[in-house]
Amino acid sequence: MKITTWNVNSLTARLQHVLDWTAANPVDVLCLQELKLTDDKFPLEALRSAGYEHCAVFGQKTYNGVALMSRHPVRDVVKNIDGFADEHSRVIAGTLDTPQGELRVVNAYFVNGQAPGTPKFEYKMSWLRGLRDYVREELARHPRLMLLGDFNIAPEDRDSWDPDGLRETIHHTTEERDHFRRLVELGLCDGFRLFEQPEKSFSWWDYRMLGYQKNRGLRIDHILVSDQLKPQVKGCAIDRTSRKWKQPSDHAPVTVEIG
DNA sequence: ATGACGCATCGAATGCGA
Repeated sequence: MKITTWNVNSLTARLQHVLDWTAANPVDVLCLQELKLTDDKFPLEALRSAGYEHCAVFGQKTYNGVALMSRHPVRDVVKNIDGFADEHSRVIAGTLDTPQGELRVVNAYFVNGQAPGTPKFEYKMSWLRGLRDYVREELARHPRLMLLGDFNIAPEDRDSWDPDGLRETIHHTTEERDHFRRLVELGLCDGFRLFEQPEKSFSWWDYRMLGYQKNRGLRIDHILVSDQLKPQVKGCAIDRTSRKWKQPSDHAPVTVEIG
């Protein structure tokens, strides 16, 4: 089965792209971030017609918002981080029953953080601490787990188009990378790095200054799989095709295949 | 160059993203 994460930067603006992309790539589960809409505006019928009959949505007005869209039933849905009070809609988790057993999917839109030293960066740090505690508990309950979404962290130098010029700037700071590493140390691994990948593989490119055309991007959208799930991971790839379409999201979808 | 580009908000200029 295939599971995809995609920051769509407004589902309203990107609905046709989502429909076109899933028509060409009929993945089992699509995890979306940055819906930028309230639950009542979620285009349930259009996505049902596309085959995603089971949608769990956690939206809000204007900003943030996450959803699980699935061809198979999703149960035990949890919204946001238990024990971490948050005004933003950033996390949605659910359980899928697969032929191999149950699979817990935690879909997250990590805090951007603006710049080190700002209140938003402090919020990012405390949110990341809350997430770590939450994922630790989720892993204890659900050994077959994947944590995926827009992490807003480029974990290594090779995940940035300009690691030296951007050193210690947002997405590249030691603190953010430490948080990424500590998530991995809970018993997860970066699904993308389980396989050979092209050099300069990125998942986000700035709209400005011909960022995509120059491949000035970052790899900030990730799929972490639990150690128990790892032997079943058959592939993981970034698909840049939709980034070339008219009025694209600035993020590309990332897909993992579980066998 | 506190910029560029794109999206959302009610109606224009601003916040926010990364």
